[in-house]
Amino acid sequence: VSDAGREIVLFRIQAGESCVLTAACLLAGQAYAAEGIAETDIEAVAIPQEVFDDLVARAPAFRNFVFSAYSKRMTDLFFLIDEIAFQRMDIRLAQKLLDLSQGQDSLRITHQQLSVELGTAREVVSRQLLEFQRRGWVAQARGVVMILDRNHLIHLAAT
Amino acid sequence: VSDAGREIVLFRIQAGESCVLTAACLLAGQAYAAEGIAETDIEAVAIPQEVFDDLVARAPAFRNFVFSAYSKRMTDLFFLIDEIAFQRMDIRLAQKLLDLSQGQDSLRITHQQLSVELGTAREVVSRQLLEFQRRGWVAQARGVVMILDRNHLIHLAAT
DNA sequence: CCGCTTTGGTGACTTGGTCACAGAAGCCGC
DNA sequence: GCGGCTTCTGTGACCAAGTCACCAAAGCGG
Repeated sequence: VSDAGREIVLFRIQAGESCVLTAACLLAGQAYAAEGIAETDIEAVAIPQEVFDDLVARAPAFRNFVFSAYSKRMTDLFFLIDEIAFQRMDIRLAQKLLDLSQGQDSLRITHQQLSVELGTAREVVSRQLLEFQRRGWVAQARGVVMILDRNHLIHLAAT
Repeated sequence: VSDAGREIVLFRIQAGESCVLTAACLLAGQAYAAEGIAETDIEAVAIPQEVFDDLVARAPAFRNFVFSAYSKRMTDLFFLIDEIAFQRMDIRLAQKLLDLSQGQDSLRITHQQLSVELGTAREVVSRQLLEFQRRGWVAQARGVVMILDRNHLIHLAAT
């Protein structure tokens, strides 16, 4: 969340993954002003620092898991920076729609939520979706985006 | 470096710091398309993976160093994302000038280099610097920016 | 059915990025 | 010292994105 109230999604954590971040920041004593949101019901495991230290020291598999998690997160952030800094909004929106739809033709999401996904303003998303709609690529209802022409979206996303 | 050739500086490594990145990406087998540039003469130490593993397992101090490095890098990237996504260019430029000048009144840097620091276009930097010049905050010569009114820059940067 | 909240649409305007080009300042070999 | 190159900076036109201030429509709760 920015000072002005705008937001951006930094990354998602899936089942079996680790939010190395908390551990990292605790270890280094750094504060970061991001918030975590559980989008589904979750079951999480918190590891005390001593146990973490012990596991890192003694279990190569755990060590590898931790470093892989860090690395994945880091490269994801690089990718995100590239997108924010250099990619056009229409392309990023098309990618995000395809990504979130998971192959489904209908996607329950508001313009506001999409704007947070992309770190842009709601109006920008509204305008881009209208343009997609004019081209017949998507249809909209309140809180729903329907993908009518996946191929054209894929083509744009690949630009 | 983006597909279109635009660039952005992700972070700097100072003496005594670690570029955990290489290690991380090797460990996780992830490729990332970033380049490292030595801005000064440097002496670097490359650690074979076995030695790294061994040190992480046996030396708590080394382990702490590594995790701190990761954490620092990660929070830095968060900060960078916040800046790119949400901050105005004039403010970021003022901050960068103050940051790079290190208290000196004269700074040897081209507009092109500044644009890479900020991940923007050269023209944008040129225009902003002209505006700063019109306000009497800086003076320019070929490849040089002179800071005339540090206080106003600091005031803008703090906005 | 009536208000209230959420969501989406829109126009005017500012800022930032792109493109195309021109002029000025250094550099290099002669 | 003098041309010819390259690098650096300035500029105008235009497009894309973000901001601001609204309004209208859709749902929701009593």
